Amino acid sequence: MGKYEFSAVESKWQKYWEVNKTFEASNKSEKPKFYALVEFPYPSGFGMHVGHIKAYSGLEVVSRKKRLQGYNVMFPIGFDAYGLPTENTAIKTGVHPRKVTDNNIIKFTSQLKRVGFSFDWSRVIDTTDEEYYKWTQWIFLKMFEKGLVFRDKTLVNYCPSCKVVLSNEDSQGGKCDVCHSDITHKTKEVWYLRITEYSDKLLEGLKDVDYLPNIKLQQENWIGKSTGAFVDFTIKENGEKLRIYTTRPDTLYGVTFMVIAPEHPVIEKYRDSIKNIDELDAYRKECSKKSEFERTQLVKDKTGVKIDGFTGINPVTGKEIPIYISDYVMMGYGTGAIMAVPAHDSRDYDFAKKFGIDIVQVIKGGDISKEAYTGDGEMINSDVLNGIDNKKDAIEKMLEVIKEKNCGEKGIQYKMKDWAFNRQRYWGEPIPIVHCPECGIVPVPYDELPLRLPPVDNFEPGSDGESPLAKIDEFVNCKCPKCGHDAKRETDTMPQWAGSSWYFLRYCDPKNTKEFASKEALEYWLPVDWYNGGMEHVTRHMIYSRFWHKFLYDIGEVPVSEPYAKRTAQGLILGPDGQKMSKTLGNVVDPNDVVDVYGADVLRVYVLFMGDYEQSAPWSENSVKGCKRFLDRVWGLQDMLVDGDDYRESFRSAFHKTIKKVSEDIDSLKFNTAIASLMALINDIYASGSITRGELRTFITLLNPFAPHITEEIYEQQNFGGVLNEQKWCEYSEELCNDDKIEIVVQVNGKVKSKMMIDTNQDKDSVIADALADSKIKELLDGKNIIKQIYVPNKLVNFVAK
RNA sequence: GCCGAAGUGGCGGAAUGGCAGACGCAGCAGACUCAAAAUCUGCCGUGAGCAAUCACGUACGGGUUCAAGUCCCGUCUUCGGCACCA
Repeated sequence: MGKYEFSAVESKWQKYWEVNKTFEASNKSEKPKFYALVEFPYPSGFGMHVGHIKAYSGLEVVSRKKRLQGYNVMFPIGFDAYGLPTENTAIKTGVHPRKVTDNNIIKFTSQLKRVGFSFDWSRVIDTTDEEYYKWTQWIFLKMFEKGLVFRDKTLVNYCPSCKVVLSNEDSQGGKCDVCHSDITHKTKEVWYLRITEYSDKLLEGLKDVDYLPNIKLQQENWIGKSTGAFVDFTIKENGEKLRIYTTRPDTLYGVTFMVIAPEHPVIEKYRDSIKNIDELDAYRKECSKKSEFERTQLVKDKTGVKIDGFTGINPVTGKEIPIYISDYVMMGYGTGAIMAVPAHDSRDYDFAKKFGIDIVQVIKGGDISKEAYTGDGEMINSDVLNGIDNKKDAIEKMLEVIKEKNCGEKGIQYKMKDWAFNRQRYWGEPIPIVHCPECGIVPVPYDELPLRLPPVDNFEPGSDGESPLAKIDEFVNCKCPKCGHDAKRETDTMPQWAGSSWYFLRYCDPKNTKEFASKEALEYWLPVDWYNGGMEHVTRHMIYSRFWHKFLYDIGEVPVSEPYAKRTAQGLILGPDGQKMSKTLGNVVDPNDVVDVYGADVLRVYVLFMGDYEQSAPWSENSVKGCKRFLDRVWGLQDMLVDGDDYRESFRSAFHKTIKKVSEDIDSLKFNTAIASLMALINDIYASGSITRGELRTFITLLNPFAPHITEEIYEQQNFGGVLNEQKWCEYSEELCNDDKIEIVVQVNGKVKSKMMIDTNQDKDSVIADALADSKIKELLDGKNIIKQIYVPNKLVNFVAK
């Protein structure tokens, strides 16, 4: 065998797979189905980096193995192409976003094909294709029909740099998800999707799916369910009921003041009777100017103003207490009003200390002269609750009291907020809504979909946060679909997450022009058997798409309630410097460069071998060379071939063990140890100097999912018959994984002192006898008492001696 | 602050409570070569020793066990998520 010419071989097989439609999945098959899904890329102008390759390589290997195991595998790919970066490129270069997107998709496609991924290219989708976004709009209208779409004028997250309103999911940590600028707040009327209606379903659904534990936990925390009580306090001066939410109704006797959010409507309602209204207004104005960042920086330093003219009455104790406004209470959670229990809540404690308010302890424990006590303990100073010694019982008792007094009830709250569903930008799906002066908000009729994005030359957003579409009269001016009156179109577009919220459904039937996918296709493929992607999408795309899917399930459009049966996440590839790869740091590795120099198989093996698939690890060019060496040695196996379709005696257990190891490791994402076991095996083969044809065939079959090109080529060169990707995965027998003889260790007092060969499954007594006969052990035990003998079959013998 | 994950050679990382460091990289020595690259062989946690070997060693301090990287308690550090969520 000559040198392995990876470049020619790789393009040869890639062409073969393309011509023969090798990886196109059929919607009808005798075989069991397997739907493997990876997050489709956003086609940016920078092309892919090796992180994308790692993200796809995991399920790529799983898919190839599943096919060999006789499954009808669908492993699709597509492009999530609407979004700001493309639009910004268009603004900068003057090239239309359609053109930019098309170019980027061509670039991404060629990169993906060069790596030899077994994607089903007949199912490619592009979210900006009108045959696709037609259905994105269709689902939106279905939601509108069911009352899940609404407009509201409230305080929204706003990115001053991107000039768009952002959802809560898009502004995590107070930073814009796209450009990382600080978020500000402003009052604006925008579209919302009522995702909170699905809070409980999204939480409950997690019980039935196989997601990594940390993924479930992050979603649970994001949804943020808490149970507690709503309690109506009264404002003495005007009799107004002021409703609060608390998770600690057991501490109701410790309430010494109340706090309401600066935006609470009760202030406007009674502003004439508030004596220090000027002071309140000044404080409220100051709060609205603070950025998210400033607010979080000032956590310890509480600010606020006492409302002069309001006195709160505790409905349970009848006690009169002051009411403050402070920005540590937010309008967006609970009722925007709280009962403050400084003895047992650290925020209330800080506030009380600063404003000199009484602190009344109602739970025994801690030292409330120093800090709030948030632990459990016996109730004190609490009338009927006194003596109860745990939180759970105390809460129960208080809920009864509240019920008796008819001043509130048990309540549930979620941290998740409704989804601000809008972008004041051009490159997105137009929202199919018409504003009619007669009829109000009117949906575009289904048969008029898609509502096309008009071709324009100027995509600059307006400085006042207006969408570029607002400037296009032909688009804006229309007739009301209901009454025919002159009307205006909605000019906001959908956020970037819209198209990706249902793309996995379209893959099932991507060319359908009548439905987003046929019932038969959905019935056949759903749910996605295994979905892999990034951790950064767990509280964004994953939440959104589960919501859309559950909605479609509720209206009978999809057959299963959860879209993804299993979800895993890969770790990042860091730059060679150990930093996160980024253009500004200049440490981005382009997969094309690696393929040029080492070949696609090397790249594929390396990204999976570099470490634990779920952990981040830095790129190392030297380690890439190690993988290259490995594959060259695989090629070299052909020079040491001997006849024989079976495993040789001396290698039988090694092969069975390796088949078992590789099979199990692929299924549990442990690609690094799967490859390591193949490396260990090849080392042994080289040491022996020869390999049988049968052994070679097994070896290249096991390696095929990782390195499909070189293994196909060897398979062909050796005339094994047919092509490797149509063969069967290797079988192993548990029994044959064991050698006849096995080495065990002999310990004295827990320390290894000797090793010996025994027959596999040799009986206990004879093993111990052999161990005692060992000259070294004999010497060590001489003159000592054996107190205990421990025997672990096929592992060790341990003598405890004095 | 709360929640979660993790701390193992020079590096990436292996180890159902049972030989710590598999596999790979880097390094050192040798072979081949006029030479280099490539390739091949050997060594490669620390300390002592010519050696066989011995002692120590999985962030730190305790504990359980015949046996602990692995289990329990406490401490520290790093990373990730949430963050005034009442």
